[in-house]
Amino acid sequence: MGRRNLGDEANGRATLASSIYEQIRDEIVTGALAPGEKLRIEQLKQRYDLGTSPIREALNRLSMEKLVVQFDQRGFVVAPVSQEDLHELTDARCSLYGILIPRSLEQGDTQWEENIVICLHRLNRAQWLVGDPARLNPAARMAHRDFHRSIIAAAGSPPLVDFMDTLFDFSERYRLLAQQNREAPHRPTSNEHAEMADAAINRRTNDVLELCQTHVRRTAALVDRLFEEQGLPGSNYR
Amino acid sequence: MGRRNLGDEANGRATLASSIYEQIRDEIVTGALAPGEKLRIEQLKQRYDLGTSPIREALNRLSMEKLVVQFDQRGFVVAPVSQEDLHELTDARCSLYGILIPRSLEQGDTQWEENIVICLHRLNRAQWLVGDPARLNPAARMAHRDFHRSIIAAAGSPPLVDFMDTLFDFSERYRLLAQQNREAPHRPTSNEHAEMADAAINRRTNDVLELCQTHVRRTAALVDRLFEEQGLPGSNYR
DNA sequence: AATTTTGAATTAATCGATAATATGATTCAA
DNA sequence: TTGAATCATATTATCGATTAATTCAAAATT
Repeated sequence: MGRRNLGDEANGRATLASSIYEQIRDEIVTGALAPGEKLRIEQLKQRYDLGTSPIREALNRLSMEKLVVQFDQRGFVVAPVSQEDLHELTDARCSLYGILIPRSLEQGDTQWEENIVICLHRLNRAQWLVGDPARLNPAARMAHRDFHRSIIAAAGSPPLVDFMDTLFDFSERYRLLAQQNREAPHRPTSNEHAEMADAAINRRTNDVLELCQTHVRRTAALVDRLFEEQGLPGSNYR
Repeated sequence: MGRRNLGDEANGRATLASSIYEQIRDEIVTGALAPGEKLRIEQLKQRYDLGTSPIREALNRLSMEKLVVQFDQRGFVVAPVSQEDLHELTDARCSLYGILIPRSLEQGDTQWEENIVICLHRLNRAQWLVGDPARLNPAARMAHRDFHRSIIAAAGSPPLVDFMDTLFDFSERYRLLAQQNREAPHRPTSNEHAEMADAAINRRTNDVLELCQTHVRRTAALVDRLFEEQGLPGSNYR
């Protein structure tokens, strides 16, 4: 609580605004910041030992991403969650898979195949390194996302592929929120990923589509059930 | 040029950041701010008679929207354009129509139908009020967007419908950029819109899909040709 | 000539303070 | 009691100044 700048992580030299953006984003996605929670500027300033500007810039970015809701003159709030929203999200992802998977398998070349293999390997390693793949370890979460992206990467439609990435993070948020209060976190069977990779590389379009959509829908159903049992997180904010 | 605050436009009471966000966004979409143009904070401060905060917040928002590109420590630039980008954009829109139109026509109820009729009417009126529908008059541009959204509004997938809206604005930007140096701007034949509305309300799914995709592709091709002839705007920025 | 170094000028990022607005409790009137 | 009005407090939004980083050109070096 007295250091300064640091910056330059993956990037050459990040601004404080970019660093804090990443951090807050991560805390929202992992549920460290609860849905509906008020984000008071003064509080955040103290918590992260920063001035107003970088924090407000970060929150402005997050509000465009819909991870934060901004009310003019009344500040910022962590985006709420709802079962309806989860459903719409799931639905959108499945629809987009319907477009992107056939295209990607059709256009994918050798490099695309090899990238899938690498991403699968990294995902498995990451899972091996720490107990739970996606919950605690940020690197593992990234590996998970990279793997899913690698499948559709050859679809050649950056707008849609990027959008899928966004939706992935949103789903991830729901997953992590749901299992937050749980002992045994839901662990994606590595088997399932291996099957996806295999089916993709061997151009079994229908199988890949089926696997991905099922994967997405099953996880969503699980989350939905947990919410049903435990109630929605963040219902305790005004 | 010494007024202050004003704020509250459409909204109850907007912040300066929100107002300037809207304004800069509009200037980028209409081409008043050219692709690749450097957005110097100091310059913008003077131009709009504002302090740093609202302007930086606006630019941070725009960078998440990809209308502006941010380089950490090196400021902001109006997002560049390219024929490749236009093509990807067009492609993505057509794909999404493939999902959204069938769904919307299937689920659309009476209210949905009536909304289409109203949007069509407003679009026609807006065109009648000023010479060119979409180029100069912001209200007409909005009417145009509203009409296109009204067709797919009943698809029931807010993430995808919102995303379509974003893509619409991007296409609009290309269209406006291309005709910027032109005497006779491309005017969407109001006929075409009437046909769309009719086909949608009468649930002729294939016709609507065909009309929308053709509409999008034809405009894109036109823009593409103009770029080919005139060169890409914004090639004169470093 | 090409590259590196240096340093002034420019520009970006950030801070701390102020102004504007909202919130919530309290009083007052009905 | 209810509801409006008032005021004190908390919070947000904005500004102006400071600090940090980049750029660019001139000088020095190879």
